[in-house]
Amino acid sequence: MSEQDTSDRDYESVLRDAGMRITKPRKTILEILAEGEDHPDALEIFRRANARDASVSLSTVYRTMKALHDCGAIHRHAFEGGPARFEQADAPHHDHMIDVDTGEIVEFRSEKIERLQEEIARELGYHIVYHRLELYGRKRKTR
Amino acid sequence: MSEQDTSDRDYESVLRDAGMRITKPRKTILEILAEGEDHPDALEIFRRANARDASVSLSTVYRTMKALHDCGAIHRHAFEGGPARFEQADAPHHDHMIDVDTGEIVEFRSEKIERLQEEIARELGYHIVYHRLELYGRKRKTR
DNA sequence: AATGCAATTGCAAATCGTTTGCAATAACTG
DNA sequence: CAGTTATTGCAAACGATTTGCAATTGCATT
Ligand SMILES: [Mn+2]
Ligand SMILES: [Mn+2]
Ligand SMILES: [Zn+2]
Ligand SMILES: [Zn+2]
Repeated sequence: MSEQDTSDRDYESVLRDAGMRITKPRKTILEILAEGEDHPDALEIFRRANARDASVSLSTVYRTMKALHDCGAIHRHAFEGGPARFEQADAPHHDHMIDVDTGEIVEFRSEKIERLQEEIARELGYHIVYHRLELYGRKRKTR
Repeated sequence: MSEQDTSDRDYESVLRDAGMRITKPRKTILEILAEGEDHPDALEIFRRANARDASVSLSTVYRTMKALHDCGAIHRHAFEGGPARFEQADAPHHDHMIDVDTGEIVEFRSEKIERLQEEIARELGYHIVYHRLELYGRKRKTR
């Protein structure tokens, strides 16, 4: 009966529209994705889901993430090193800066860069389907 | 006795400076990297190396790639989907556009984007250690 | 509410790319 | 050339993810 509900509904209709069933494990996973502010990996999603419904398995997490990705409901990021991380696709597009020391992820968006990318692609005779821009950095000491 | 020789020597001194021995398998692999114009993965490097020296193993390819990467002599790219691909680090920096249909890789470089990245990092209070910019696109039909 | 069937599940085993332990071998040093 | 030590090939281990399968569930129908 709150905003949470709205998000869940959204996700559920995405699944339903794709002809998929709304099962208990999926509901739980969707709940977690809807409220998540971070970029959890499959194992972390599994942990959080499992805390609410002990029957959810890691396989189902993977399968659900794949289904949601195919539906375009989530983004899958393969940052350097670690396992794939996920986030909702409903937020406006942004890219990521990863702190190489702490692993912290900062989101940013540059209209200029987005535009330049399109321009470059056009010059090369392509149109962009999707892209990946990741900045791996370290906190600036010298201010 | 040709330009080839020069490239090989370079690689070898990189290894030597890092206190590594110049072995037959390494020589073969370095030869291949020096003349390669593309972005081969470990298995492809193994195939090419193996054609010249049947004793080279895949493990050694992986180990050599790791050593060269640690020395900063090569770049390792983990493009969407496939295995890691390698290329020499001696060429000037560039980013990649990947044709989602054919897998073809086109190199490009945008001074503007490079500059903007630095700018963004600074605004976020970071300095860039390295970055990854990959455009996944499709050949433009409409010219 | 009971029925039937296809979609979904958990589990274990398989997969892929990559790394590693180990005993045998080859590079370098003197 | 001999001694020390890095490097090798092999096979087995690895981490992340996917898959086969038989049991369970969601859901459209009565
Ligand atoms: Mn994000
Ligand atoms: Mn390149
Ligand atoms: Zn972007
Ligand atoms: Zn760049």
